[in-house]
Amino acid sequence: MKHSRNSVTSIEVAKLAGVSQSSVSRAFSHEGPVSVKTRRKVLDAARKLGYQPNAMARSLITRRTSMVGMVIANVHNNPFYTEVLDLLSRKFQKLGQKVMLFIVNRDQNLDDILPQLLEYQVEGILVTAATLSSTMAEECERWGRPVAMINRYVPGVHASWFCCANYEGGKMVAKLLLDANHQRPAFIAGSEDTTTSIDRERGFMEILNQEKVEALREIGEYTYQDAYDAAIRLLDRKDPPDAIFCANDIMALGVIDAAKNGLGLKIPEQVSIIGFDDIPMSSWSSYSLTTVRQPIQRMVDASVEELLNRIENPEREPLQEVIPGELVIRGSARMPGGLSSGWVISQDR
Amino acid sequence: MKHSRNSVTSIEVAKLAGVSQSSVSRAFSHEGPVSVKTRRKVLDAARKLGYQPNAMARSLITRRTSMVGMVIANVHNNPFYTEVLDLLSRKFQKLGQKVMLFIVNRDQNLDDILPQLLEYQVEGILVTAATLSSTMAEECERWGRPVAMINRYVPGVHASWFCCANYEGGKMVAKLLLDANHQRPAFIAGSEDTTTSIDRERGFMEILNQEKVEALREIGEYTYQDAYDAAIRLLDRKDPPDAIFCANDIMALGVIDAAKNGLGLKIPEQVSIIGFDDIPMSSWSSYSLTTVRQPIQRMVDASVEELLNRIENPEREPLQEVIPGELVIRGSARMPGGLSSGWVISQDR
DNA sequence: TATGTTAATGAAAAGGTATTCATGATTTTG
DNA sequence: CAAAATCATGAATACCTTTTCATTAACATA
Repeated sequence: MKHSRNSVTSIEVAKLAGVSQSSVSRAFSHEGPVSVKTRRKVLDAARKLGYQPNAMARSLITRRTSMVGMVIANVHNNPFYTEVLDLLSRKFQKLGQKVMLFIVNRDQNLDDILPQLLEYQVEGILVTAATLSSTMAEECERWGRPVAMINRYVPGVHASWFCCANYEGGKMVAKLLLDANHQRPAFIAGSEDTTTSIDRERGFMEILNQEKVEALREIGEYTYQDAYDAAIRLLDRKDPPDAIFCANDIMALGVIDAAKNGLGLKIPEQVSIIGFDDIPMSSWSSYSLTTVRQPIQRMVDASVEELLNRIENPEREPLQEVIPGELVIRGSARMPGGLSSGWVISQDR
Repeated sequence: MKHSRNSVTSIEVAKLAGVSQSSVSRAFSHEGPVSVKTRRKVLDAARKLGYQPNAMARSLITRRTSMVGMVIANVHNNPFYTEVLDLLSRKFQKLGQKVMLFIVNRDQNLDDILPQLLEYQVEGILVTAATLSSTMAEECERWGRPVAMINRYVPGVHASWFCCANYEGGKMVAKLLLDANHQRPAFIAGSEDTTTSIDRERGFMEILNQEKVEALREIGEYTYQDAYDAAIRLLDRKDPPDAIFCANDIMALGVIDAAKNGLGLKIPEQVSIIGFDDIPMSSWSSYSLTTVRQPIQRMVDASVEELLNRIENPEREPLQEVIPGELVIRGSARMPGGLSSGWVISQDR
């Protein structure tokens, strides 16, 4: 037999089971009083007909959808966000939430996808690696749709966010480089308009400025190739840097390839290279990248739990948290002489 | 002002605009006759109230949801599927479909997520890198929910699928290796139960068997680390292989690292290494991996279009297609003497 | 002017469920 | 054994929209 669409309703089940439609509903929603006998009759009939409650109809009356919107950028060119996406999706699933996914460009305006999310009655919105304008965020919150962001924040906006301690991470890197006696550091920025890159650079420069050390600067738009090219420019100078800090790992890998394979330099003897994220490839033996590991699991757990929490308790004030990262020492950067000096060296995962 | 949930309905808009609720509906759905005057009144009122049609209520009456289910595995450990996910998502978006995402494990049983998809009335299901049991697939199709798969097929099942020509790809690799005079090839399989690995191996072995060449074999479960370990085992033998073909690129990268950094071998002089997929990292200078490029864009386009097509025309028979991949010659494998001999050498993208 | 067409509008129904309320059945308690 | 309490059930309603149908207004044609 061939059914057109899923047209089998609770009424048909009720008819077959010889009970009322109400009882069918009660048998499926694990609430309300149902005798074991009717429940069995209902479930039998439902199985025979292939009945499945219609979530649209349910949501109409319960005013709940168990759906959340997920907006994410940079998925294809940064493995870090791939992992975020993966963990987020699984976590939502485990907690019984359906995920409506939107993949966007980093600089894409979200004004056209927000209406879609609201139209479909998502109960909350999680934004990663993309920036929701503050008016848009306020709009969502005002309509009772909490917003949580990972690694992005809008000053003063009424929304939850969870960021890695990017500023402190930048400082850690600068200290490590100075302690190991680097004289001429450089920074390769990601995009100019992302808080992650800005904050990492700010922390980095703060320490360097304190020590009156100047730094070179390039921009890499968060891609391997851009960073590769930027590294060639830097290292081809008459006065090349002896250390390069990149706004993220994928760029650092490009820099390593540029230095090692492109220019035949020894790493870390001739140039130290440090990244940010700790993506899986950073631990591969061809790179062995020293980097700052983002607390990805904690960021994901915290943001999901916060979002669901605020969905249940709309009156609660949004939470914001800066979660520290940890330095992962591998082989791509020269180390301070007595490596005892208080550095946290993390194990590979 | 603070609204609880989005409780503003078309009725309130109608009241404010001084028209009937029907007119509000007509003004929003671009169907039906509405005078420009009422349309303007309605849109004004809607904007004032922040009205947004409720997609759940609409779907109840139109029996359309414009939602598709997307089930995908291996997203975090294989960049190839990250790219598939990205392209799929964007393509669906462009065509006005909302995506309900489920990320699963490769070997995970889909029996528990299928009911969720049906409950939410997705109009079609796209499955990638995960296997839908044939009974489940039939079930979906029988309820009028077309299924399309990428890189996976179930023999005899009534569903659409689009695969890379894995079998032919394996043959291409074997021919290339034999032409370049390799004597002792090895194959590192992915998971034993995936058609991709099986077919690639089958093609590979077919050619070798024709030429009476034996091959070593290992298993790598599709991960960098597993392949790394497998490569060490292979290359530590008294009679090590002089060529290793891996079921996918990410494993091939592990093998390269094992050979080059782990054992200090020269690539391709001492051992040739070939992968399958052509992920972005394969072109990085540390690897320069010779591989078979999957026709990812065509697979994505074809599967999405086919799925939407069958949603519109439920009576249409499902389409299945095997799309050829192309050999991408880089530096990780020794080449035949006169490289003229008819090899297709692809440009990097 | 009278009649026939067309366009715009509103009332009402339908879509599939959860939930409230009232009723009837059953059990517990004094 | 009667009264009270509990439990199970069904009828009816509400959720918010689209769509059909009938009505009215506007307009063109004879």
